[in-house]
Amino acid sequence: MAATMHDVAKLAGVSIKTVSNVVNGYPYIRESTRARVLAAIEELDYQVNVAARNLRTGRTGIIALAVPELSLPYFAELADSVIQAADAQGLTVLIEQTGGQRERELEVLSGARRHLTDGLIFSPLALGPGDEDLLEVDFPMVILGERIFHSSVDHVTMHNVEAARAATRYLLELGRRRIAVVGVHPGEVVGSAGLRLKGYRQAMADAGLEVDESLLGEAGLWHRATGAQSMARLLDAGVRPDAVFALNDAMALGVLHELQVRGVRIPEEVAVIGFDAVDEGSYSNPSLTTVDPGREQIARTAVEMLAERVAGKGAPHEARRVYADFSIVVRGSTQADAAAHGRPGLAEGVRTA
Amino acid sequence: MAATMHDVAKLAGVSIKTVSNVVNGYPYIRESTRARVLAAIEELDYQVNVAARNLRTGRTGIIALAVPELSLPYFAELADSVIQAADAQGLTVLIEQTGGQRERELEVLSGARRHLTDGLIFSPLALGPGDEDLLEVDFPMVILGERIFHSSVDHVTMHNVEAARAATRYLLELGRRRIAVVGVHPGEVVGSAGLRLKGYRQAMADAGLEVDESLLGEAGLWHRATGAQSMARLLDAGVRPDAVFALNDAMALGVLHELQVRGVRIPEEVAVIGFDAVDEGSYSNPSLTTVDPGREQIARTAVEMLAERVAGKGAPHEARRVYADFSIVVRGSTQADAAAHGRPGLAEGVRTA
DNA sequence: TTGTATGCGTTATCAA
DNA sequence: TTGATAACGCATACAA
Repeated sequence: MAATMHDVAKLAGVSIKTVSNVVNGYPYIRESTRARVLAAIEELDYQVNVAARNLRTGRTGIIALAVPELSLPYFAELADSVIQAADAQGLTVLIEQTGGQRERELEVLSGARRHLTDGLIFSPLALGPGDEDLLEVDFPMVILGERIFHSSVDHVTMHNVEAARAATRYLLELGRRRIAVVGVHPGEVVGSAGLRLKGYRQAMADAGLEVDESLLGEAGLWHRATGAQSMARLLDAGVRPDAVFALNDAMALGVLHELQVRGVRIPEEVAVIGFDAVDEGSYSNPSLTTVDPGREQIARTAVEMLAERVAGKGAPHEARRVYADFSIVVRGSTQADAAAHGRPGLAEGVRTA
Repeated sequence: MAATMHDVAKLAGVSIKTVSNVVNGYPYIRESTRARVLAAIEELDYQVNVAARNLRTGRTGIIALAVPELSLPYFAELADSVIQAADAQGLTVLIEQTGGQRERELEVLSGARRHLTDGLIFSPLALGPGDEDLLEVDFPMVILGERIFHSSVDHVTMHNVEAARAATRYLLELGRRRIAVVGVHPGEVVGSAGLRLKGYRQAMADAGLEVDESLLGEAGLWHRATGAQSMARLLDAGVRPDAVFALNDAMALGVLHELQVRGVRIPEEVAVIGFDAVDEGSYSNPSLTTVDPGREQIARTAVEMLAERVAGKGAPHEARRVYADFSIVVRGSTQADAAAHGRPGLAEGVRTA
């Protein structure tokens, strides 16, 4: 059916190797030869057979991106950024949804699909401390986040502790004192939940304030629904915060919703801040103050690091750890006037780390 | 480095063919032989080389999904559903972002990446009438939406006209008369914009009402920002609607935002309905009444149809056209009491088509 | 029920 | 600057 290099070679009256050279931009080819080959390619509508090339070179040009789920806006936007960054490097992205399930995360590391790809950008949720050995993989990998560290694997992460501390400090500066936290994972130390809570505690300590543990609301999965539920439980338990730090934007939006259903005025009675800076937050009502963790930068850095690893296959460099910059985006959920001036994006205040 | 079938065969003391048979589940193998082979596979930690298999079989087990962009929640959720449906069929999904650009959409149809995949689920935005010939492709494809029709290609679409008509009728039944539309593409006939506007016009005609053209707000890309802008333009032009039909949820959320920035009460002064039923809409404030176009069903159907085509390669069946069911999800942006009872999802009304 | 031999379409090695 | 030829790892006639 489709034309092969052979066909092109025959038509152009050259050897198959010459066709290959032309296709791959090998420089030492007589202009007339190249022209003849290109004409033949054009005429036969020839396209390289990627499968054959893959077999021969051992590379596929595909990288995998493993995230919990695309229906969470943060990961959808992350995937968007990763795909664009990969495009810039001539790479294609295969997205794996793990659902945050341990089994599926393990499959990503060792499953058959692994062989379809040259490398992996992995955002784990279930794997954690104790699983370091599983990261001893023999293919290029970059890990997103701080759940697991292993000396031989590259990491790209955000300043979770610092950013959460800044977010909390910001609320304190607004005069808020009873700051609830939504999305806590009790006992966790290494994940986003643990680190962000740590930042919160630090900021409270910095201000000389005691942490009221009844203000900490649990939520396993960080969805809109769980944020709303966690907020509801706190309120039902009689807790009366004057601010809420939701550990991600999805939950923050759920919190906004729950508070408003109950007639609580935001930000007058309760100020709300989220984490992630998803686009959705600039259009909520009120618009959502949040921490911008540098998603773009994270995606770009991860892809570039991975591409380097893929290219330099053999060479075992030292593993690197990169932290993206963060900033606080002030909007209506913490300062009424920040949203009053018109369209979002215009009146927003940005406080850089 | 990695073990091959050869290695396994040698270790198990059988031929390479036998190993292949075991791996591919060929039934006529003596139990003892199979056991020996499996043991060898285990010992060598053998995994098939997908590239080689692809080359040999001409199949990759990958299907492509081409959408405008993942950061639009509808497409992120669609991708989520498609990936899950594909998993169920043992297929992997490669996502292409076209950005709605004609050039990139063409690339999806003919680019080199095409050869990485067995088929394509394509949601075009730029391609349209006049491009039918481009759909004369020689690989399995399923098209989402109604922008282009071609007799030889499968389509999975939603009841755009009918659903839009039902949405408008619903607003009319609420007693609204000056219903603005946001997201209009002037002159368009075949795309979602054209079809949904058509449904609107039909409903107005059904009710014996004249359409006030000044109520139609344009918006090229259907983002939150463009929805807000379109609404702002209408209001700035002095238009005073008592309801807004935003042609998708993203714009509806922008509309909600813009109205609230201007102090308009929803739904008392202006009722708002969207289209898509993205998760985000159940947590906005007020929660968003919308049309559920049957995303799950669309994804599942598309994957199944594509899988059939891929399997039945040669056999040229008749092209099919499938319409998903729709329903109207009533929430707070049109009926104040729909959102008042507590958590979203509980008090929602659902009107089925 | 199992083995042998051939080729899928490329790229890489080497020689010319 | 170009050509002949050998892999890459697997699946599949065909034979046994």
